[in-house]
Amino acid sequence: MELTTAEENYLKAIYHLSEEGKKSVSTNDIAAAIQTKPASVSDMLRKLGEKEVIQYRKYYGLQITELGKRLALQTIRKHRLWEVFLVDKLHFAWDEVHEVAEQLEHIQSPLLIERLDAYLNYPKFDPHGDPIPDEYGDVRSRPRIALNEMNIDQGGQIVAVKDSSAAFLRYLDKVGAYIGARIKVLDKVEFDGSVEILVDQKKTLFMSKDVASNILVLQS
Amino acid sequence: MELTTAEENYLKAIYHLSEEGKKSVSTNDIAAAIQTKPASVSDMLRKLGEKEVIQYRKYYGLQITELGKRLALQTIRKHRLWEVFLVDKLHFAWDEVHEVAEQLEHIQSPLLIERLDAYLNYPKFDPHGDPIPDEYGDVRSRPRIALNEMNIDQGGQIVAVKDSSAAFLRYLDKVGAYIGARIKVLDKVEFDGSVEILVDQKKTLFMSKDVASNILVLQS
DNA sequence: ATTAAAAACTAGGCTAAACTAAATAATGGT
DNA sequence: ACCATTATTTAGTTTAGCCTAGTTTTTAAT
Ligand SMILES: [Mn+2]
Ligand SMILES: [Mn+2]
Ligand SMILES: [Mn+2]
Ligand SMILES: [Mn+2]
Repeated sequence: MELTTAEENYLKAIYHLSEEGKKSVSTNDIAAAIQTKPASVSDMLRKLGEKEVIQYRKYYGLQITELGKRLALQTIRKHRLWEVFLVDKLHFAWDEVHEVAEQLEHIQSPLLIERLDAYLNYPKFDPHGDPIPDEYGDVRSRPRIALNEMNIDQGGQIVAVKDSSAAFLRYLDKVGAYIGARIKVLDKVEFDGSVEILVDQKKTLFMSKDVASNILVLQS
Repeated sequence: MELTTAEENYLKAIYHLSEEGKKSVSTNDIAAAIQTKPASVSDMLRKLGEKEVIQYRKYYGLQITELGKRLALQTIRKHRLWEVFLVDKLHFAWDEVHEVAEQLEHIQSPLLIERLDAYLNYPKFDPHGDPIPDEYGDVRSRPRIALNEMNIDQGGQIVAVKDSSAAFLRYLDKVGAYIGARIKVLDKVEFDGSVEILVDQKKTLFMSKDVASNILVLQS
């Protein structure tokens, strides 16, 4: 089954929204996610329903099918492998890769992805800490907790970010938070939910709840 | 100025046809080159004329403009750099790269190409021996002669192939002709134009005029 | 239970890129 | 100079993907 670039982008968005725990994915959510109008989404949902990558009932929700999940994960796999390539090999900064990967993920060539994967040494995570599905769509996910939900004195390692926007990533670069950093929660402010953490046993950092909620930690 | 993928493909075909010495490029030639119908070509020529990448007069020929040449060379540059990447880094065979490069050449990211070029060590030629234009569209071309036009006892080095089809390239692999090989013309058959050559001072090869005409040699 | 607001969908229109069939222009041979 | 052939363009459709405006359905509040 063949998906167009637009269909792949929609399906990927639907998959991500589905994974976010929500009961069902709304037309408006999708429109917001891919910067399009709800009317266009309705159109596309009908088409995706016909292709059986989602199960769609007008006015009620939609559900991604097993087929849809598999295809979405293939696109996500490609996206993340390309991100690794851009950072590891071409020395892109982690905040520069998203738009390019958004294009590269649609290149059609199974051989290309197979070889790229090997060339990158079968990476398990992308530059933002997100897991790279294998060729069958299996994802090895680690138990992660948002930094703002940790308690004082708890420690761990930063393993991913929830927000991959350039603005957020550059902020993290600036303050010296990076994936792999060992951290410990020194203090939490009840009032606004902001936290103080110790990074690599050297440096202390204050961050707002908003920032902390976008940092994912593997507890130790 | 922004070109769509289709426009880039047309312009590239027009550029290549223009370079082939022909006085002017015909609608039918373009249609044949990109596997489409003449009616579709007429449509596109009007659009390309409006964008001033070609100069177009209905029923008479067309001529690529300086702007058009520059844009075409940019696409060609990307195509050939990606081919080098696929062969040098991902170990594609030289007959496997064309279709994938045909897609990759349309990825929009100046930074990506700049970095890719550096990563590949600023290659001057692609896997088929074709020169890679620099970022300003300048091409350093070598004087090349088709193998079938060489005389007995003349020698040189295979530097490129005219036909990059998988069938032709695999045939060359099979008989042991490759880019960089040192050759000498041992014999030419008047009747059918076929030639006998010595490869790397070791091996003799017979080939038809058709094959020889698609092999380009740097004479020494 | 009604009704106002929000969400979602339909209708109709636009553009890009392709096609087939029909019309028109250029050309080459007598 | 004419005519037949060939090349090219135009006209009219189609499909994908998007949009705005208007309609319908759901939902949430009274
Ligand atoms: Mn994309
Ligand atoms: Mn990522
Ligand atoms: Mn192409
Ligand atoms: Mn090539």
